[in-house]
Amino acid sequence: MIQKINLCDTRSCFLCRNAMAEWLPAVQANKINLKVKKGEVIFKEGDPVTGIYFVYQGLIKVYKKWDAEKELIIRFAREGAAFGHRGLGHKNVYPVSAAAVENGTVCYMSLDFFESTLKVNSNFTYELLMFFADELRESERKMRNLAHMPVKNRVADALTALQAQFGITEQGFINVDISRQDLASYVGATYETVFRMMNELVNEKLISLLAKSIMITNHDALAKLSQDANFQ
Amino acid sequence: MIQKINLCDTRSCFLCRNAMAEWLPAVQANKINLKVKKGEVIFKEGDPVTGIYFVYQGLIKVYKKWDAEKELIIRFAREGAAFGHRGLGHKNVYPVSAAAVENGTVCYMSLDFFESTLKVNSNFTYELLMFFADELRESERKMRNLAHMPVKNRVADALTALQAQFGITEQGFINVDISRQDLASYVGATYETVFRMMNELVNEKLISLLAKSIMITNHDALAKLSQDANFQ
DNA sequence: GTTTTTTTATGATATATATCATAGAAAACT
DNA sequence: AGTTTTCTATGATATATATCATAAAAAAAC
Repeated sequence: MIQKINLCDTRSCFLCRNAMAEWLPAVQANKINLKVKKGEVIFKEGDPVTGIYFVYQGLIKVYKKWDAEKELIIRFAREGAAFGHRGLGHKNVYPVSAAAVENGTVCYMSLDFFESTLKVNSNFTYELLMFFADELRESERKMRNLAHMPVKNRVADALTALQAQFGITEQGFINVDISRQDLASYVGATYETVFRMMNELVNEKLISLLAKSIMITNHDALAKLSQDANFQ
Repeated sequence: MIQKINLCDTRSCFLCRNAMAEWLPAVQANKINLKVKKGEVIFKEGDPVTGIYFVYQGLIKVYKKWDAEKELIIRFAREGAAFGHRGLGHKNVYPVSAAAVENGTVCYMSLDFFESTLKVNSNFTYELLMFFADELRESERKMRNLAHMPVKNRVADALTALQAQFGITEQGFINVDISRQDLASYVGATYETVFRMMNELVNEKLISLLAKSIMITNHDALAKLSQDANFQ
C-alpha cells in the first residue's frame, strides 16, 4: 500500500458528506490516502483494529474467509463508501477482511481520530447509526436467504443488487467487473453451481451474457425470483 | 397485548442504563408497558414502524419468515434488551417479526420520542452505535456460517451461544426453554436435521439431554466445532 | 379428565448443491 | 512474445440436507 498524502478532496466520502464543515480541516489533517493494487488485502479478519477506511476510487470487497479457498463476500464498497467500520463495537479485531477488486485509492484514519469525529459530530453519529441500521437489515435479509432460498434465486437477488448498486453501461450491461468466482462468493455458493444457475437464467431469457458481462433482460421476472416468496 | 402503565422501573433496560439521568422522567412519561402472551406476535415484517421496544420481563424471538411455516430466528431478546430497532434507518417498515416465546412484559415507546432521545443523549446514541456494530458483526458471522458451515457445527454454535446468553441452571442445563422447532429455526435448518445432529452430539458425549433440557458436557469440544475452522 | 392440538421422535426417500475431474480461454507476469 | 497462472466451462459423481410419512408423547383446550 503506497501512501499518498492529500490525494482526496474531503468532499465525496460518507464522512465528509455528513460531518460539520468546521470539522473538515481536522479530517484533512488526519486522513491518509493509500494506493491499493488489484487483489491487495487491506486488512484481514483477526487483525487488530487500527482505523477506518473510505473508498476514494476503485472497488473493494469485504468478505469473510472459510477454510483457505472459500469465502463469503459480505458487500462491495465503491467510491465514497466506508469500510472497516465493523471494527467498531466491543471487540478490537476486524471480523472481516477487505481486498481491492481493482486498482484504487482509499482514505484511512485512525480509530482515535474517528472516535473524536463521532463525539464532535452528533449528526454524523446519527447518520452512521442509520447506515448501520440499513446494513443490519440487509445482512439479516441475506441470512434468511442463505438459510432458505435456493441458489438460483440468490443469484437473481445478487444480480439485481449489483445492478442497483452499480447501474448499467451504455450497452445495458451491469456496470461492474467482477470474476465469476467473486460473484459465487457473493451469492454464497460454489462457482460451478452459480455457473449452472446462470445458464438456466440465460435459457429462460432473464439475463444474457457477453464474455464476462451480464445483462438483465427481464428485470421484473428476475426481481420476482429474488423476492421473499413468502407473505402471510 | 394488554396495556399496563407504569410497570417497569426505568432502570434495567438498555435505554435507561445508557441515557442521562435527567432524561429518565421523560422516558417514564412516554413509555408504555404491555403484557404479552406466549406465542403472541408483537409486530411482523412489513408492518409500518411505529416505535421501539425493550423486554422488561420474559423472552422474545426476533425472526424472519419464509413461506408460511419456515422461519429463521435472528436472535432471542431477554430482559433489558431492545427489539424493533431494526425499524430504524431509511425504511419505514419492520424487516423482521417479533413474538413472545413465553408470557412476559415489554416496554414500548414511539419512534418520535425515541428519535428525540437519540438527539438529546449523544452518549446513548454512541452506545447504540456500538451495539449495532456488535450486532452487525454477529449477523455477518452467522451469514458466513449459513453459507459454509455444516448443520452439525451450526448446532454446536447455537448451543454455545444460548449457554453464553442464558447461562445454566443449578443442574447444569442451558437455562432457556425453547422448542426444538425454535432451536432449528435459530440454527437455520429443519427440525429433523437438527434432531439428528443433536443425536450425534449426544453419542459423541458433547451434550446430554433430559426431556427438553440440554446440557453441554464437553464445552471445549463443542466450542471447537463451532469455531471458524479456517485461519491463514 | 377427556379430547384435540402441538411437540417430539425416527426411518425412508428425494433433491439440491458440493466435490472431483479435465480442458480450453484469457489474463498476467518476465 | 512466450510462458505461467488464473479464470471459465462443463460433465460425472458424491453427499448433505430437506421432504415425506407415521407414531408416540406431551401440552393445551374444553
